[in-house]
Amino acid sequence: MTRLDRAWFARDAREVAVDLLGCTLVRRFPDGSEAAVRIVETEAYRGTDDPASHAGRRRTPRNDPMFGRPGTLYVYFTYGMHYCMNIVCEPEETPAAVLIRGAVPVRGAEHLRARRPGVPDRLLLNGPAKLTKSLELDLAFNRYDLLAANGGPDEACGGKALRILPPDSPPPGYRATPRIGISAGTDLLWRFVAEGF
DNA sequence: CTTATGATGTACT
DNA sequence: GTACATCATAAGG
Repeated sequence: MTRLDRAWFARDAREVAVDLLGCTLVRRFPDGSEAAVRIVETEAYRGTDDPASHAGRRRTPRNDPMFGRPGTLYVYFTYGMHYCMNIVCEPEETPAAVLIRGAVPVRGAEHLRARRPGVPDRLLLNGPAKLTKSLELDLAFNRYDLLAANGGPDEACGGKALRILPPDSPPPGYRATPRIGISAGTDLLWRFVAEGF
């Protein structure tokens, strides 16, 4: 089965975005409980030739994580209240990342619900900021390394706070569309939605 | 199901 | 001042 190593994330963000569909994120919360979710929606962002990317112009303190090591996280705060999670791609110093836009619960859904009181299961992870809220991810995870034995900011409770696993079933089919919520680069079909589960 | 709108902080022109 | 890789809520069909 696929090895999700440094080289795997160092590829073109559009390829990684497609290959992330079906992968599982495993979150260990500060209290030791765990939840697993399957990624079903992603978007690719690149530094060059991408007017919608945070790194489309120049390097700044905010977008600097996009220039980091492949397999680390770029988490940003937006609209005054939301966090979004990206996985950095392409070689270090080449800005690119994949926004995780949607997922479905696989295990431990009760721990996700606990963070979103009153929200139906189907709405827990179907948006980039809903996903970070349900998984309790924020700026503490900016630059977090998914591949290192110890990711960085928050490794209490004797387990890795966030891990990623390859698909346990063969990669699903997908559909490509324009990205959501952008005003430039709408001609690029860099949003990928898993189909056929 | 759909569309419209306010909330709220930071980066950037 | 304006835009922003968004969401919850309210109102209409």
